Amino acid sequence: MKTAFRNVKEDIRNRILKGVWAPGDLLPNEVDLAIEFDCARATVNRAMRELADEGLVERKRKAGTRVRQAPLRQARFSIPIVRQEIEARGQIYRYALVDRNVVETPDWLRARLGGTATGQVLHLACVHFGDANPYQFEDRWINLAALPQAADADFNSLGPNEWLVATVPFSDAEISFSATTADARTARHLGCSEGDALFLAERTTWWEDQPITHVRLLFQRGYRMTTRY
Amino acid sequence: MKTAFRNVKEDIRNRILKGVWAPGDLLPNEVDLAIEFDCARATVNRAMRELADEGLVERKRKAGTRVRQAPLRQARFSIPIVRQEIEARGQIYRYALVDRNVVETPDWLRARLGGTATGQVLHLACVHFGDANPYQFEDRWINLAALPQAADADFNSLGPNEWLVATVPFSDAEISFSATTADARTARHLGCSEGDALFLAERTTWWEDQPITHVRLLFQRGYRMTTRY
DNA sequence: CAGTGGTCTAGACCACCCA
DNA sequence: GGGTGGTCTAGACCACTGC
Repeated sequence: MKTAFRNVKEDIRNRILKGVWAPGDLLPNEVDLAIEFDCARATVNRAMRELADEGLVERKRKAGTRVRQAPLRQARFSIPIVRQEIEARGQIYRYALVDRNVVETPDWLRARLGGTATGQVLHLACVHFGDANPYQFEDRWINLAALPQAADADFNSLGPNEWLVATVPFSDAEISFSATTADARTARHLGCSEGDALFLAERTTWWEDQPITHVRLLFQRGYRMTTRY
Repeated sequence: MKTAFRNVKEDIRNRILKGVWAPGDLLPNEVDLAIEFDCARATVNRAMRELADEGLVERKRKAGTRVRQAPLRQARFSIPIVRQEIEARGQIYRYALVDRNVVETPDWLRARLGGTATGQVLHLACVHFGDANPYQFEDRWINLAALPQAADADFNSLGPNEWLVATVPFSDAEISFSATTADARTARHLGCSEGDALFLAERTTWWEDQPITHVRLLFQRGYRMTTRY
């Protein structure tokens, strides 16, 4: 019972959840709701806009506001930042660089980066530990055409992710999650068996249409990404 | 270049991305920004509030608005709804129930449901096809104490998810993603090999603290969940 | 065309919380 | 205490789009 728009929002949400307004039903328009709740239309608008953002209702000009058929179509996930994840578990974070070389952009990576990628990329492989246990294996490629200074950076003490965050902004990113099988190299670094099912996160970032970096993050067996909504 | 608050928002976002305002910097207050952009304070407020929602800035009363150290901490994912996913791929959706029985709630499930679960659950196993290819294997448990009518429902033609959506609302849900290995039964239903790495989504839903259902969704090999932000 | 949501304004009061 | 963001209002004009 604090702010007006929250009250309106909760009230309407409850009516939908309790079935007063069923999926597909048309809700009263903003003016009528404002009268009912004895508030300004802007207040109703704010409440309804947030409900629409959350996916509970669907709004169209002239057509009005309707309860969605399938409520809640999306959820927010926090993007994993490995150091914070490990420290949040009460473990000591440790990082190790295990490989570093400069190569011509492989074709599959060129396709991922969007075709505009040009020459060489810096390839880094590293392991993130929680206490003494390997937690995540990271395969990263950095576009040297966009970030030539990466060639001179020392990634032995500072992880590539933290270096990148401190060095370059990004305007666009794509992230995807999937399951994959541990190959021999990954199994060795993570201390698991070849063939184990691993959770894989891949992320590509751009700065004004120029590809910056692509990374494959392989999580230790049993990793779960969870959210409540 | 359409609405005022979008212009303000984009302008401020660009200044942050270009480094005019660096992480940790204090931004001008809303009144000053309103003067600069020649608009009402409410317009600036709307723009800033959305930037805060997106995680680009951090706002505190009296302290003002600051650029976040680690920009973009979360992304939104659409919750997979299997029929829509398959039809979006231009394939024909088909569903098959492969198993159905009533059992005492197993301990692991009781733990997942929150301890308040009581007696029996309806266990369903089904496969979702895209054209003729198995796309997803679903293992579902429905709390019969909360939904006794599920025992009489015919899940041969209508999938449990669609039945549930049409029958009962929910107020709370937890979803988690991980990787797992295909067991013999799953491999048989999905037409893959035992031991293949599969993407697993698990979801539990509650209605006013009463557990409704828990489901394990195993996706065909190669499934990827992607988002851009 | 006309109803609905989308946005904007100018002003106001308030809650919070740093100094 | 006082500055900042958080919210609310009453009214207005506009854009979209179903009818």
